[in-house]
Amino acid sequence: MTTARSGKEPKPKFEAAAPVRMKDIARDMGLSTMTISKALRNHPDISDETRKRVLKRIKELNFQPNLAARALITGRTSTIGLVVPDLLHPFFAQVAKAVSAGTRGHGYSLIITSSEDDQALERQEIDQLLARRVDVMLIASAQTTEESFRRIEERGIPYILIDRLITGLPANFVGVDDEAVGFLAASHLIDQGYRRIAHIRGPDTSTALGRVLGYRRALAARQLAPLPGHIVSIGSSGDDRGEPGGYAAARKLLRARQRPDGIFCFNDPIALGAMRAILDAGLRIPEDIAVVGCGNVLYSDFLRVPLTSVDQDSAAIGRLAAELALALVGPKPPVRPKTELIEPKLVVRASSLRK
Amino acid sequence: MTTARSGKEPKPKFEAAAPVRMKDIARDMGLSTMTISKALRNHPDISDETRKRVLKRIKELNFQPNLAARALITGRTSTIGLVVPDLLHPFFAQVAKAVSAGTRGHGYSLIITSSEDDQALERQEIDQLLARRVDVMLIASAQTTEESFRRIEERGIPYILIDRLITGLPANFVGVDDEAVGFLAASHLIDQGYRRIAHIRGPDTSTALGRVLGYRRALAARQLAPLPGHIVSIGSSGDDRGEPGGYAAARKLLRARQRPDGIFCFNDPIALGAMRAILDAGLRIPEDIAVVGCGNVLYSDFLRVPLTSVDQDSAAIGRLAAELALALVGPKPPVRPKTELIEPKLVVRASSLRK
DNA sequence: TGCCTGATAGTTATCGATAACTACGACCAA
DNA sequence: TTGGTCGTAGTTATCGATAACTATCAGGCA
Repeated sequence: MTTARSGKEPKPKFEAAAPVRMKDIARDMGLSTMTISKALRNHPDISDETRKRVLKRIKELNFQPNLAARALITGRTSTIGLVVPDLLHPFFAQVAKAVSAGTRGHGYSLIITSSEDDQALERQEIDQLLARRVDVMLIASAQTTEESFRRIEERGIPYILIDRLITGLPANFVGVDDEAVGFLAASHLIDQGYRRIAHIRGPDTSTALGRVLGYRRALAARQLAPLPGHIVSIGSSGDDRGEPGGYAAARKLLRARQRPDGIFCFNDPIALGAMRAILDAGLRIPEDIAVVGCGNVLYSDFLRVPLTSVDQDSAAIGRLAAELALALVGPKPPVRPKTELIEPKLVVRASSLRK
Repeated sequence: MTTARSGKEPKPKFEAAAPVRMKDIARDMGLSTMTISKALRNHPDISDETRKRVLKRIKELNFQPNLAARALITGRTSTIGLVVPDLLHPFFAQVAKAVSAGTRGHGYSLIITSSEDDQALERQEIDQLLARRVDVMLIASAQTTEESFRRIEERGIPYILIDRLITGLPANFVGVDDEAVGFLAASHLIDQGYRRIAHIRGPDTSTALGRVLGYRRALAARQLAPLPGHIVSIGSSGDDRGEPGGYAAARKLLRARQRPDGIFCFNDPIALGAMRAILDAGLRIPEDIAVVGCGNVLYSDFLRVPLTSVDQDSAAIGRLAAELALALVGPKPPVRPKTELIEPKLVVRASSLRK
């Protein structure tokens, strides 16, 4: 770049160089802005030779188009919004990581926000992303109603539900088969000889409901049924859902008229809390009570008692979600909502192995 | 909104409503666009009554300004870029969560990218963020040179280094006092009566160097010194840095001529690997060998042997970084680079408690 | 020769907001 | 009455790119 830039630069501010614009390159090469633009976007309306020359110069000058300007005229921002309930939760961290990896190199930036498992906050975050006109949204939602999603649809922005379904909403979905999760976990406990199998369930999301269903089905398949008080719920405030919530829930189970000899927990942090409660009560795992978690994202092998857990392959969820997202913003997006169900796998460790 | 929108709508596309624009509101209220704009941004050049009327209507119509248009004219995108080495690593996940929480409600969106601890990839991600004209960047960098940062500075974009310093770069920094980390960990082991204290160090970042320094200083303060082969390094490929790397490094230490009786590990995942190696070798923790980790972000209480760890308060790091970032994009940004050093705290658990 | 076609490059208007300036009336002092 | 100031609202140009159209020229064909 040898020619000076047009216009009057107010002050030659020390070291705060304005980025190169198409106009600059155009003047530099004796072409029109349009030609640069066409070259950059592989528009057919230009000769191969010119395109090569322009691209070479673009690389030399390290030119990057102003995405705000492009967004203004095209209406596409080249951004993807991702809403998760908690970035610290290893499951969602892994999903985020995989989505990030899956969209890398496609020219999109990922705006990641956390809802802290709070419905109102999640609606705000979704509104922010709408205001920002993301091209597609990925949401692991804490919502129980479809209202926010109607707003997204009104704007014509495609979105994908991750991990959690919203009943009555025919949306794109990538997640695990939660009924299979519950079935797998409970069946395993029965197979190991446990009979009084309890469940610490999660809050009112499709995920929790599906797992309860699978758990019940597994018991029923062996002519068993949950004993009274053997399904306990985690508090609905976000803070109770992890380890402390698991501790409290397990204590409740230990006081039940018939003490369970196996507990299937909604997720691993809850299982951790449950294990602590059991050990604190002077009981042994798995001799007195077996524990199965879900997620398999913790360092489960290193726990006091290595934890049997249902693996949801969160990396695959993130990867598939990223692929679907790119398809939705691509040239010929699928018209019908697509559902990708991952089959869960059980990873057996000491916490559920009857000797 | 009762009046029809201007211009010719090509087709009244079913349910894909274009968002409301200032122009629409202006026409609707019989005002000019400028008045709406001024009301929205609390410009003084407008009467209180008009402002209230406009804001009321804005809220009714759920108007959200087009940020791309605003960015184009103002040059500010209302976005913050965050680059971390790994979203799955609990330390960085916690930092990301805290940054997200700390910037929430200030009108900024957070673009989070992961470098996978790869220098080239990190440079790419930084370039992406530059292309996107983020207003400020937060980087936990894997770089060893200042080159990328010069590019950021050339653009006049403020940035903050998180956790890891770059030598010779007088930049804003928020992180922990790493020398104190090493000193704290090693001193604790000495206090507990251990004498042959080894260190599994991290790759060549300021963090790792600082901890080595502190570790050496603690030993020297008690007339001790690292024995030959007692400082081993984790491979530099990202994959080796976690648990598997810790396992391999610890095996090396166990084969040393003089076996260590205490190991200070660069971080918790490494400590986990080291613990596994020790237990696999038929040795006991902490009777034969004590282990101290760093990070304190795992569920350390639940491990086979609860792990003593140096707490870096990653939440505070994220919070302070967010505050500083907001200050840097604020009306009167600090001119001199600011350094915020968090004092580490030791959390003692069974893995280092000599009976 | 004259007209059409295809390939390539350029012109113009536009996206939605804001900076900078202008317009206008009310009010006050000289 | 005149001129200046203040408070409020409007006008115009602009940010950097792209969509849609136009211009130009070479070549083919009748």
